[in-house]
Parts: sequence; structure tokens; C-alpha cells
Amino acid sequence: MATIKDVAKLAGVSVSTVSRALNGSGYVDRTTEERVMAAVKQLNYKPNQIARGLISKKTKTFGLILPDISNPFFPEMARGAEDEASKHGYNIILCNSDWQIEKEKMHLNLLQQKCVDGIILVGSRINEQYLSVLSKSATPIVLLDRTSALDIHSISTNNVLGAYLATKHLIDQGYQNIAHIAGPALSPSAQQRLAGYRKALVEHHRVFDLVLVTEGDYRIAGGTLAMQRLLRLATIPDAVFCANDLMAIGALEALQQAGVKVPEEIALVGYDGINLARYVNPKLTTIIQPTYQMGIMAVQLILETISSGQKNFKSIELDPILEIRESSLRRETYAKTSCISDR
Amino acid sequence: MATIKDVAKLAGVSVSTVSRALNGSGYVDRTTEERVMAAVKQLNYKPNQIARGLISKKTKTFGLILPDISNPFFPEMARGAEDEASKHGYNIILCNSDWQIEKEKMHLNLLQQKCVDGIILVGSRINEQYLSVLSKSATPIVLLDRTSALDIHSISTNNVLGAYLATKHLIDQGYQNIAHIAGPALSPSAQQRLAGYRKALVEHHRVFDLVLVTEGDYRIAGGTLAMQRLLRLATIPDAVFCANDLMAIGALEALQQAGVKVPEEIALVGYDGINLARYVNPKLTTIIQPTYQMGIMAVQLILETISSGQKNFKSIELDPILEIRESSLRRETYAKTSCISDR
DNA sequence: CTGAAAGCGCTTACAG
DNA sequence: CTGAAAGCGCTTACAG
Repeated sequence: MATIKDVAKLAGVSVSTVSRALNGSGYVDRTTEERVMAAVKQLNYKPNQIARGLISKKTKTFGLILPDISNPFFPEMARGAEDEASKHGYNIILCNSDWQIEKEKMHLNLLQQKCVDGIILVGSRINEQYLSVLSKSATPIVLLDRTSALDIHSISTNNVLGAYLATKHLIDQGYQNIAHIAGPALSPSAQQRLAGYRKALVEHHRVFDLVLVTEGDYRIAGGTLAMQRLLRLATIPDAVFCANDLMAIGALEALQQAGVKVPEEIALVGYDGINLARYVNPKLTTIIQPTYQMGIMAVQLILETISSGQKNFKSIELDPILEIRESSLRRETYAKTSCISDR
Repeated sequence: MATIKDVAKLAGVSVSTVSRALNGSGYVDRTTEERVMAAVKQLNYKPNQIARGLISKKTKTFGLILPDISNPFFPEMARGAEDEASKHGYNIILCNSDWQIEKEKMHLNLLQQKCVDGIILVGSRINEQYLSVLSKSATPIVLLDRTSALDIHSISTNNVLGAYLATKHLIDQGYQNIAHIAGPALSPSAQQRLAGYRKALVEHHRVFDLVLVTEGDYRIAGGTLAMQRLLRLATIPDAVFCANDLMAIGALEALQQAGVKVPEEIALVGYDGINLARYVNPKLTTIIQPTYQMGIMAVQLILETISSGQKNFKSIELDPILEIRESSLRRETYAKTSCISDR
């Protein structure tokens, strides 16, 4: 690769002049500039961003740490972040943490050593104490799909509301015995969704019965197992709210294997709004999260922080929305509503 | 962030010594080393990789340019690449090209300016001429899911074989009138899959009839439209081989809307082996590509190139495999085989 | 308007 | 074993 020295030599000027011509900083004569540009073209010169970065302390790169890009919940988020970053001339370094705190920390360290201009931490499991250290570092950080009491940017969705809407929908449809397949007990989102489920039940004078709550792992396989457990109950539920779509799909598998009809015998509602949910049969009612938008907003937040220089921390909470599809409609309302929900 | 100077000052040695102690290069006294390490710890010093990179010309970062991370075909590949890269201390910069040549070129340029140590180009649409320029650059490059006549690494799957297997399977199942929903005419993989479809027909003394071939866009919506076209044919096919799973899922939608039973009235086979295909109803028979493995191999190829220093170009072609599921089984064989395919 | 110099944070010969 | 110096490829005051 040609360097700025080569260009300077070919154009017969100093490197300072080449630099000024290229960056439009400071004065440079018209004809000199043309000579420089001609040399740049001839040598196919591209400024080395590493060298630039060393001086400017800007790498034009963000880090994105998420649990697992092959989990269908995350690609949309990554795409949103990449689109917004790309629009502003930034690249994204993608890291998978597999929900492991140690991997998160390792990536966090590496990214800071690489001097990224900002880091987006998705669904972080890191504790508040470590987060507090992080938030004091020079690198702007935004938490995605997680909140914190600290002075740190965060973008999350109202999980309690989402779960409440899901459960209330099932109540409204007339289901009597609504079970819940919860996410991992340690996951904040799982706790919040459980709380929303409970809230809806209590508010509608239903009993909140722990027998009807069983824990899954946020994966398809866990949903299948959980559903099989529910099917062994003395009183089988007539509806199940699953804490995410993957588990709902797993539950659907279990029901199909057991020959139970959805939604005629058991209704199902998922959570997340992943694409998959739209294409299973019956189409899965779910709580849609604005994942793409969240990715965009995370980058915007970092960008703002960089340009303003000040750390005016924002805690943004978005509302998820209920998307009614086939898996949760009582037989009588099925025909007329399924067409509408198709749009 | 503390710099090497700060460490040197605190430890009462020169920066050279700190550097040597940290990198284990050259001699350094035991007690000196301890002093340095203590200072490193006290200041929580992390070497700036940008500065290191400027000297070593190594950024420990790869670029991954793929069409669209939110397309379910790519996350597995990205995960494979990231896992292997991470294992060797490398990070991955993720770029989306949306199948647009201009975006590919832009990202290629940016990545080279950022001095990445290697670039993985997935499903590139760039022409051979431009590729030839690229292949001469210092940055190791590997083509994924695309071949080239040039001296350049490539990892691809045998699309002709895959399509052949898919079509032959339908013939073996006794289907008579097998249509094909092809991918975009300009896409090499689409052309190869069409060729495989044709080969299987010809080999089994069937007529290759262009009326039965209709073009889609590799997306769900395109599959739906294509299927609707096929349903308007004077003689409706009894089986359809779709050039990818997304279009097959779209076709399935069209068939369900039209009240056509799959596979009883029309059989369906997809291509790619995306996760989604396993959870639609009926489960989609498909040609599975080793996407995760391809991501891993791409990184390994770059790693080899870096460590060996020589450009011993490899063209690796992997074989896809047929996964028989429910969507392509004749009614009579249905019952017994569906259980097996479930494993 | 232009060039020489200093410097970003590090590594790597080269003396000593 | 250790330090001073040069240098990676750039930018940015500072003279002129």
C-alpha cells in the first residue's frame, strides 16, 4: 500500500501539504491540490486509518456484544446497529458472549484495547458493580435490552407491559387456566415477564398459581420440555403464555407430538416477534419488540454522546406491541380475525 | 487510559523495558519484571492495540462482508467465523452488502483502510476483473459461497449436486410433474441449482420444460408469487423444488391460502437448511449446507495464509446433504418415514 | 500557501 | 539486562 510519503514525493510536496489537501484542513493552493489528487489517484492511495486513529483517538468503529448472533432475536438488532453506524461512516465489531459474563468481560477488554469509539452491550449479565467501573471509562457505552440504576445509557422494552398484554389477551379470549413457561430465573427479562403475567392475572381476579409456572431456557428444546411438563398436570391448562417465541415454538412441537390442537385445545402466545413466529402453523401470536429500531437507537445514542462530549445519560424504555395471530384465537372468533391479523 | 509511559514512570524503568516485560521479548530481570507488572496492575494498564497495529501491521481483526445478517441463512456462517476468529484472538467486523456491488466495494475499501488482517466475502456479486485486482492486494481474502477462476481462496458447496439430489428425491417419491422456483437469474448459485434440477430430470428421462420453471427473488414474498403463478398453469405440478428455503416457505404460504395440501397434493423441497425450515408445518424437506462449518473454514484459510506467508490458494467445495422431512413424502410412505426424519 | 518538527503509543534493533 | 533512538503512517500547531 502506498503511504502519504509516496504521494508527497510523487506530487513534489511535503506530507503536511498532502494531509491538508486530503482533509481539507488549512489552506492549500488550487494547483497544488490538483497535483496531490493526481498523485493520490495514480498510486491508488488510501489513508491508513490505524495511523489516523492513533492521533485522533477515533477508530470509527463500534463494538457490539450480544449473546448469540445465530439466535433469531439478535440479527435484526445487529442489522439496525450496522445500518445506522454505516450511515455515519462507522464499522461494527461483532462479539458473541453466549450469555457468559466472562466472555462479556473479555470482549469488553479487547474492544477497549482496540479503542473502539463506543460499545453496545446487549442483554448483559454483568453485575452493577462491574458496570459502574465500565461506565466511568472514556468509551461511551449503551446497554440494550437491559436496564441499570447507574449513570449509563440504556434502551430497553417494557417487559412487564408486554407480558401483561399477552396474558390479558388470553384472558380476554376467554381462556380459564393460563399457564406460563418462564425464562431462566436469573434473567431480568424473564423475571419481568413473569411479573407481567402475574399482574394481569391478579388484576383480573384470577389466582396466580405457581403450579402453572414452569421454567424454560429461552430455547426451543426448553419450551418442548416445559410444555410436556404442563401436559402432565392434573388439570391441563387451556392456554400458555411463553416468555419467548423460541420456547413457544418448542411448546408447539410438544403439542403437535401429543396430538393437541392449537389453539382449539390449548392456546399459545410467544414473546419477541421473531420472524420464525410468523411462519409456524398456526401462526404464533406474540409480543413484538422493536429490535431493528433498538439497534438504530443504540448507535444514535453513542453518536450523540460522542458529538456532544457530555454524558447526558438516557434511559429509554420502548413499548412492545401485541400481535394477534392464529395461535391464541378461540375457535368462534378464529375465522373473522385471522384474515385481519394477516395484514 | 494509562499509557506505557505511565507504567514506565511508576516502575522507574524505560518504556523499552516495559514493552519487553509485557511481550516477553528479550531479556528482563526478574525483579524488574515484577516491578513492571505491579505498575501495570496498579494503573490497570492495557496496551493500545492501535499503536501496536501501526508497527506490526496486524490489527487482529478480520472483515466479514455478507449480504444481510438478518437473512436467516447468514447468522450461522457469521457465528462460525466469529467463533474460530475469537479462538485465535481475532475480532470480526461485520458488514452488510445487500447483494449490492457498490456496497461490497465500499466495505472492501474501508476494511483495507482499517488494515484488517483478512477479509471474508460471502456471496459476492463482484466481477472477476475487480476480484483480480483484489486478489493481488496484500490482504488475504476468501470467497464464501462463490467460486472464481482466479487465484483466490474460495469455499463453496456443490449447488448442482444439491439441486440434483433434491429433484431426484422428488422423482424417487414418484412425483410426475416437478416444477422449479428458481433464484434470481443473475445469481450463480441460482444458475447452478437450475442446472442440477435439469440434470436430474434429463437423467431420469423426464422432459425439462421451461413452463415449469419460474423465477423468484430468494425471499419469502417471491416464493409466494412464484407459487401463485404455478397454480395458474393449465397442468398444475405435483411437486416443486424451490431454490431456497425462504421461497419454499413463501410457496407454502401460497398453497395454504389456496387450500392446497402439502405434501398430499403438492410436494415441496427447499434449499439451504435454515432453521426456520424445521419448524414450518409440514416440516420442509431441504438441502442442508454446512454454513457454520463454512464460516470456520474461511477463518482457518485466512489464518493459514497469514502464518504460512505464502498464497497457496485453495478452492474447497463441500457437499450439501438432503434432509428428508414431511413436505415431500408421498402419502403412502408418510407415516413410517416421518418418524425417522424427526431425529 | 507550504514545510519542518513534534507527537500519537507502541516496538525493535542497537549500544552499552 | 537496560535505555536512547528511530520509526510505524499519519495530523497538527508553528514558523516562514
